Amino acid sequence: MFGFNNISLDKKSRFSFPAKYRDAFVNSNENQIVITKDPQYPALKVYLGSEWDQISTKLSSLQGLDPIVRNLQWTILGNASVCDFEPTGRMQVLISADLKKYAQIEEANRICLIGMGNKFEIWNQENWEQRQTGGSLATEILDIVLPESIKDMSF
Amino acid sequence: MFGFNNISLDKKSRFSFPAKYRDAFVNSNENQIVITKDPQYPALKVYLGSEWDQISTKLSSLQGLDPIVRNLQWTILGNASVCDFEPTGRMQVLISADLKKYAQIEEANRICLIGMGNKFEIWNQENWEQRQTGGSLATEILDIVLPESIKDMSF
DNA sequence: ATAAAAAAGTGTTATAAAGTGCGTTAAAAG
DNA sequence: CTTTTAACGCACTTTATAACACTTTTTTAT
Repeated sequence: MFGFNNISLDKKSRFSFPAKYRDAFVNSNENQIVITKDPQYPALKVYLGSEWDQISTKLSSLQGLDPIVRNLQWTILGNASVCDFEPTGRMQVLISADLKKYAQIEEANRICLIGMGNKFEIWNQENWEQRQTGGSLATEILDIVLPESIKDMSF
Repeated sequence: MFGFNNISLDKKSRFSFPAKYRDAFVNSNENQIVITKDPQYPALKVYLGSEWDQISTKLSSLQGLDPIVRNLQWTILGNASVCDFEPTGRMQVLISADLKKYAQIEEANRICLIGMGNKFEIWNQENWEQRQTGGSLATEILDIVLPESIKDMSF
């Protein structure tokens, strides 16, 4: 599940996944999607249910006394929105007001949905373009130093 | 699969692979082709499905908190367009509007398709000629310093 | 606390645009 | 001259999106 998509949100902040991903969803038998905050950028991450189960299990089992771990737990686990998802239907997903705000897509009705293989990212269009053309964003955090316990995690 | 080809796009931005490559495609039993951005030049890369599976699996497993890795993931994975491909048929492939824009072939209906063995490149004709005669292009990026984790990767 | 009103969320339909398939013509190769 | 290939045009199918109606939840006022 790869590639760039420029997608519109309806008045109620729903979007539907492009039909080209249907087969992949149906084949992997996914019936949940999880949207949460990206820990570095003003963007959202979209995980398949099965992927989310792994990531969330791993993350929540870590020692939360480490401030970096605690921050990641807050950001990723504490903002996750689980959506029921019908791969055979319209594949529609609602983005909550909080998440919209975080990704700076409050007023816009267009988003960029970027397929990264086993997950997607959602970006405000201007931010995405700026980021892709070499600019950096006010809210990005690049110096996250991971503790040994999760250096091999990819999320 | 080598060599230079000057090819036309139809009104819907499709091109077909030259017939001389048919046997190679049929023999390797490929039924998917992936087009994505070249991370250095305003050009596109075309991978066979099997080749893409390897590259994408490796790339998406890397730790995305590293900004250089993340950028490569965005560029290569985030812009990949997977096309079903019939080696016994017309071998037609669609180029999305975004990719056309990136390779600066928005208006042109002619492209250069260059066979590089296990992959192809797609160039705007003027850019290709300029690049081949020693000129450099405004948008090229030559100073990518790869992290250890992917120094051995070729894409 | 209850009813009314507003907001939020869900589902359906219609339509324009994008994508696909295939036959025909023109050009190139053998 | 015959065969193969590339380019073009057209019809059909699929997809995205906006508009609308309906249900559920939350808020507000009495």
